[in-house]
Amino acid sequence: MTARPRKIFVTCALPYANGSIHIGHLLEAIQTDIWVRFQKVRGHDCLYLCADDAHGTPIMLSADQQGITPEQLIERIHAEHERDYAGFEVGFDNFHTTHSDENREVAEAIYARLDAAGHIKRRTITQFYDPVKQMFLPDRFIRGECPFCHAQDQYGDSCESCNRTYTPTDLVNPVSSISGATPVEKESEHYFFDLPAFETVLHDWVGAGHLQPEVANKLEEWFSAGLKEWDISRDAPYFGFEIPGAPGKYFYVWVDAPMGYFASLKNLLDRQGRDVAEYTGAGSDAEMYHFIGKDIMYFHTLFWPALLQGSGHRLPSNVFVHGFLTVDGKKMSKSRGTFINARTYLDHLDPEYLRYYFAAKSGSGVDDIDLNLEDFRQRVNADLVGKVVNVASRCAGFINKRFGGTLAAHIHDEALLQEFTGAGEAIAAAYEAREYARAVREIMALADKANQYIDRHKPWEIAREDPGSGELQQVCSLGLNLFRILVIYLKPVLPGLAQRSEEFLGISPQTWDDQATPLLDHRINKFKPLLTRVEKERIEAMIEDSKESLGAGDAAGTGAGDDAAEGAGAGDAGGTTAGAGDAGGATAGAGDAGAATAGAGDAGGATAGAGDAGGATAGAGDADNAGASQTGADAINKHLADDPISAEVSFDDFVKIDLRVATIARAEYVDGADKLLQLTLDLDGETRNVFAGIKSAYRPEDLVGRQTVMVANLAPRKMRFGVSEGMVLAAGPGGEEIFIVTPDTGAKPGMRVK
RNA sequence: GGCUAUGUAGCUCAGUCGGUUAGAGCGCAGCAUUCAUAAUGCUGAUGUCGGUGGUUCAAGUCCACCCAUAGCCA
Repeated sequence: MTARPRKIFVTCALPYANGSIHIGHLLEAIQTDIWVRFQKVRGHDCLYLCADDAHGTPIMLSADQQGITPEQLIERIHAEHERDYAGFEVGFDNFHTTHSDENREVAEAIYARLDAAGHIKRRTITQFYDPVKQMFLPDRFIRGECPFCHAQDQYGDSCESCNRTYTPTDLVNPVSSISGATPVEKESEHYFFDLPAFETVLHDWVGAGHLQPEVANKLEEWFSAGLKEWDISRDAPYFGFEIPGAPGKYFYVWVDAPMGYFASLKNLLDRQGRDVAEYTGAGSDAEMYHFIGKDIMYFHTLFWPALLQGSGHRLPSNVFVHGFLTVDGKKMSKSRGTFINARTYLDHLDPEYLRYYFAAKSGSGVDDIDLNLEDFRQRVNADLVGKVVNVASRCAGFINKRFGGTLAAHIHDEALLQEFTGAGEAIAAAYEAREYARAVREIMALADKANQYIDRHKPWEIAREDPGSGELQQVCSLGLNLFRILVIYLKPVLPGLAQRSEEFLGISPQTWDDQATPLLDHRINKFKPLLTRVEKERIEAMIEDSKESLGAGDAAGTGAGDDAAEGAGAGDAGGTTAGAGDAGGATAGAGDAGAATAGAGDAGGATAGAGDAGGATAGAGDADNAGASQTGADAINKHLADDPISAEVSFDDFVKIDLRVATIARAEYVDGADKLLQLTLDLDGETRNVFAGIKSAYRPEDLVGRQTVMVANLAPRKMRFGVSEGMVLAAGPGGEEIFIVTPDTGAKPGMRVK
């Protein structure tokens, strides 16, 4: 059945290195993993590659906000991503990063060939520029009034309210969402990739007929609309690779993101002393597949193949596009607790439940997939525990107790066994075609047959009448053999269950073809529950936890360092930060439709999540445009949006900050300072001189005698007007909106705040 | 706004080229059973196939429009 081993290279979309992995990402990673594991168990040479998408404006700003370098940020996220994928048994052969030497090499090599072939054009364009932050603004970082419907606070590229698209310069009263400044138009030379030159090649590639029909339809629409040149450069400051020979110009994140597939492969093959060209070269005999979400088709079916063609590489064998994930019929939502991070899930539930459920609902189309939590529980319990594992459970006892754990040497019902082994090819065909739901349906139909068989022969009755009966041994032995076949068929989906079952049966790791060889006169081990039921309470607890991770931010404020565990929370709620939303949407996050309008806006910046469920798709990482409509935005308020919650800190870090109640003993203007007031703070005897930037909101005479809270152990800082020995706590965006913190009545100067 | 998809029992889905009475699993009801992680087996009820109109001897299936949902508009 398994003829000549195929040589296959598979990728899933790269998660953006700006936030945590969530169940949307996992839908894609698991669908891909199932396909890869299927190929491997069938004996093919299949490599599964992924990487973090680590470049772009959102990451740069996010790191900036957290007070760390982009390198530090992406390193931290990389470790978290790797751990979370592994937790779901996603078996990457390599998980690399686009911010790597390999990727720089790949990007520069491809660019050099494109440029030499005349596929790169240079042109000066006008763009919005933030005069305060001194940087060009991606569309998603500009907000203003929609030129069509006049909804307030819309993104620079499209309106959440009326859904129309436009350019940032069309906005009424545009504002930079980074600094709040009014952006100015400024010229800059940009580099463009000549996509239209590849129309014929791309059209042929699409016409070859291997793409999904829905995808081909969408591409036809794009072709008829006409391909346009693609702006592939961004001006400094930008976190990415500088374009060779173009100081201050960087590759747009979407240029080097798909190249990360090659870089990850190269990183792996270099270690094995092999040449990446055997997979990527124009004459490669390997198959190459990309699994992606439907939101990033343009990049993978047009830009990427064109870049490959133009630089003398092979084209993808296919691009498998999937839909998005919804939870209980709606986009993932933080307020509903359905924006579930990978880590939060793992804190409560077995990853194989989710793998099975996703498999049971995945087809080869681009339809969205709904995680219906009640259906999830019932389905997993009924199918896996009630049907599959139950087959082993109801046979094992007899074999172990009555026959010393030894299986019969004879097949009790040859025809039934034949039926099971004979189903293998149809199931394999379903896996191969990514029709996992069909594969699962057929496997479960077999499981029903196994249970019916046991029911028909009633081993418990034979045992009562004739405890040592050969028939009893044969019936239960066949039951276990049927179970073994079911588990082999499920192995791509449930590697963990397969491994535990192999241990129970006392057999080596099984391949697909092993299903044809029954276990006869074979010694098995004691049976232990292989999989436990999904408890309703566990699901509820997970949802609760997901809700909490949104609030994690405030918690931090109140000093609750407790649930440090929810790193995840930090990740998305705050962590994701600014750009994320926009950007990336790319990565997706979930947005809560409801909140969309208002929230969306804000979300923009913030948060995270904006995006949609689909995040699944991940990969993107697009700083400016791509993420566009992804925003959904959750019901996150404006302040969180404008000023996302910082990276999580440990309790130990928190207690390092010594906050004290202080009385403002003196307050006065500072000669020559626009924003500062000089305060003398009394900490019960000890006084501190502090310069506070609150002049725009307070008059000195209104402050004297008031209590506030200060950071008492901040390193003294020398300023133009003297040494400042601490900081006063205050909230607000600035200007007249600054509010100093005041303790409740009764607090005494010098008391520690904790 | 334009485009590409999706909409079938309470839930999740399958329905090929238009062709008897529209299917499965779960859930539900009844019965049986007690080997098994309250698991299993048998029987049964449940649908204006999103809506309206059209083509046809015949429409879940084809066409038009509308509604809802998702994505894309680089």
